[in-house]
Amino acid sequence: MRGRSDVLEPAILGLLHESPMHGYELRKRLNLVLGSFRALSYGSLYPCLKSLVERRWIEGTESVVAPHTVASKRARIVYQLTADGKEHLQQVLASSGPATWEDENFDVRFAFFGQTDAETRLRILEGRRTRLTERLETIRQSFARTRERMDEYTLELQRHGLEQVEREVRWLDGLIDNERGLRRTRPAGTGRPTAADTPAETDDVAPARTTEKERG
Amino acid sequence: MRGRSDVLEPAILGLLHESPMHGYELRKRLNLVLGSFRALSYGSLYPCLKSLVERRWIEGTESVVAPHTVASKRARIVYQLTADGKEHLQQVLASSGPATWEDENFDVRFAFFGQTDAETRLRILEGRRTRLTERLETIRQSFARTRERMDEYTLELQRHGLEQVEREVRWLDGLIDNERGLRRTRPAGTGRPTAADTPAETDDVAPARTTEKERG
DNA sequence: TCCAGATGTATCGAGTTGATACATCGACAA
DNA sequence: TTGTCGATGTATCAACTCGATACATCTGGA
Repeated sequence: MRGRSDVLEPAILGLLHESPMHGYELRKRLNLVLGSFRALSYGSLYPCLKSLVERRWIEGTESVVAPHTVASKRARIVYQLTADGKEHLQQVLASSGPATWEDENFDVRFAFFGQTDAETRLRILEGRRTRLTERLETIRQSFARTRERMDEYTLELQRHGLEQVEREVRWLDGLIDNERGLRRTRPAGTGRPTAADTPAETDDVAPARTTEKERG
Repeated sequence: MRGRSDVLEPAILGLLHESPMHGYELRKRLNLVLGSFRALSYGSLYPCLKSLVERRWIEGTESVVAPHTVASKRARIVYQLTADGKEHLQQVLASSGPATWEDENFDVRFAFFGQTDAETRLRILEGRRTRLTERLETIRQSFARTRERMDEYTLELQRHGLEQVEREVRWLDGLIDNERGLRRTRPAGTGRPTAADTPAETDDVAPARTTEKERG
């Protein structure tokens, strides 16, 4: 149960917390929410549902949808959180460790910020920022080291990649600013967390560190 | 040999065309060139090398590196393109079909634009642009359709995703402009393909179409 | 001299993908 | 009525990929 399931699991629990659903719809909603970032196939969805049922975090109810003819019964399994599942979800939503600011997990966690408390939101955003800043440093170094030996297109590709990460950091800056503002001056849930126009020098933000794993 | 190997294969051939290399270095170079976009593990590299050898596109030479002690011999297998391999590579580099402008393949193709002729470069860039434009349309639609039912964070995530794709399109616009300019007015290989400051309305650019596969 | 860390080849289990099978439902036309 | 088409729905499989790791040698520095 390694790998992507660390993403899938919270996503499923999070969606089911909003309302019970069956597999097909779960898939649609997930691809809607995370669509631009990642896809979800049945091959991972159904095994994951199965395993969640086994661990008693969700339970499936065979529900028969009323068709227009009387005799036919169309099986669809509607899943919902159990008490244990709700508790587990709360635990997951409260976590803000290094794992939460990795590429694979961050998006999902962010998508469910609505169910996450302000403290945790801020910690995750700041952790993510640190993570990206580290990557930036790595990229910049290998960029400087090899700029001579590269042809123009490889160079352009790297420049473009660098820019994307830089932009991502600025996006986070805006969100962090907004979270801080929310907490200090406004009643919760007001302003939209749009990236601010002033990038705001927040280089002091540097919680826990993860070490960059071989990327050059 | 489906999936990522469609990426790996051309990448390996492209690198080996520049100079013979052994596995470890191939991996380093690949992660250097494509580092910000994707990673490469041994678990995929070595099987791919093996399969390339079997198809006679590359051949590995057991080379013993002179160590400072006399007795020890350190095995390292240096791979290089065969004549068949070179031919195949040329064929791959000349292709510009729908597959080349998908997410998984585009970066690699772009990284080897230096070995690709101007016509093909332009076709790939334009195809990629069309591809992204289609995706933009899909995202915008599901965005408009569901904007009411979403909480602010999910919305922000989608807005951010949309923006990234939009930016990608503008990047391509700059590159396309540059390619056209190169071909028309400048001797080949001069100007840097930096994204132009004027996005340049090139909406007429619309070669062949691929249909979007379920994303809502 | 010895050790930690880089270099180097190689494999494995666990998990994921994309395709596909199978079946029902709703709508629309002949 | 019947036929067919595309969406809805659950489920599985072979092929493939990842991350970790094993094993060994080389290099630089304390």
